[in-house]
Amino acid sequence: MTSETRRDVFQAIADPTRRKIVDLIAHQRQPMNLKTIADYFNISRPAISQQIKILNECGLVEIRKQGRETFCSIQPQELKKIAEWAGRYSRLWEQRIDAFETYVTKLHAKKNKRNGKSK
Amino acid sequence: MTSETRRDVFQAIADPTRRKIVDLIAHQRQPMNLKTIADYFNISRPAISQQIKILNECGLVEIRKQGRETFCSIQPQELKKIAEWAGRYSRLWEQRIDAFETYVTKLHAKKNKRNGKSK
DNA sequence: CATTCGCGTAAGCATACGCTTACTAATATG
DNA sequence: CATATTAGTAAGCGTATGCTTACGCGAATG
Repeated sequence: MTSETRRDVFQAIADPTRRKIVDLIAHQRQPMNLKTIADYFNISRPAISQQIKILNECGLVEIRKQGRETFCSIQPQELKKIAEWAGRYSRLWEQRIDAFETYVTKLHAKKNKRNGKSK
Repeated sequence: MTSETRRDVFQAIADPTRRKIVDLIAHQRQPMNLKTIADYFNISRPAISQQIKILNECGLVEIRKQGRETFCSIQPQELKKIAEWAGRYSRLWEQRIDAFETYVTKLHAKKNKRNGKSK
């Protein structure tokens, strides 16, 4: 937790810049080199380089060195994990949108000695 | 960017604790009060309170005050946004998994004067 | 062979983050 | 009415984060 703070995918996409990088790369038909990517942003090239490194370590971006250039492309598998995590709950809850209303009403009705669940 | 750093949904789910809270709440049939939630974790109740506040501000968790208790339940709409963002690209790229291979090969083949795309 | 280009990384810095420990308020409970 | 329970918030602190500038290195270019 001190030196080896391996970021996970969810942390990776938390940063707006990194998400924009993903957006940008994902829309390309061909891999982009780092310079081209950096030109789309107002921040410095090293900053982009660092962000892409993180995205790569998390498995979101694939990197291929070609001569002096670094080509990046999207690796969609990890994005899938995110989609599955978020999609699971949103689907789960679509079926019981009104569960809250029901429960609160019921709770209010008995209101006296419930909560007998201790720990 | 100084005082009003409104977090977005992606930042909200970046923290493992917040994600566990979502996991926990989402699996309940009934809303949980804050104390009950906090008992599932090793960190202090105020810490949980703060995290839930963030989750609420981002629209991931719904809060209802009932007497002295605070009941929490999942609000799946924002999770849907995440699922859509991540799902879009993973689907998009499933169709061209091998686009990279193709491109790199082709690039290597011509290798001389490409990149004439400037900006 | 000198120069340019694309790149990675280190150092430094301001700020954000997540937690803790108080403290206070408001609601149940005896 | 005294006490316990549930909760929100402020203050403080160590660390993580994201950026900058500076530097060095290998690949293209003339």
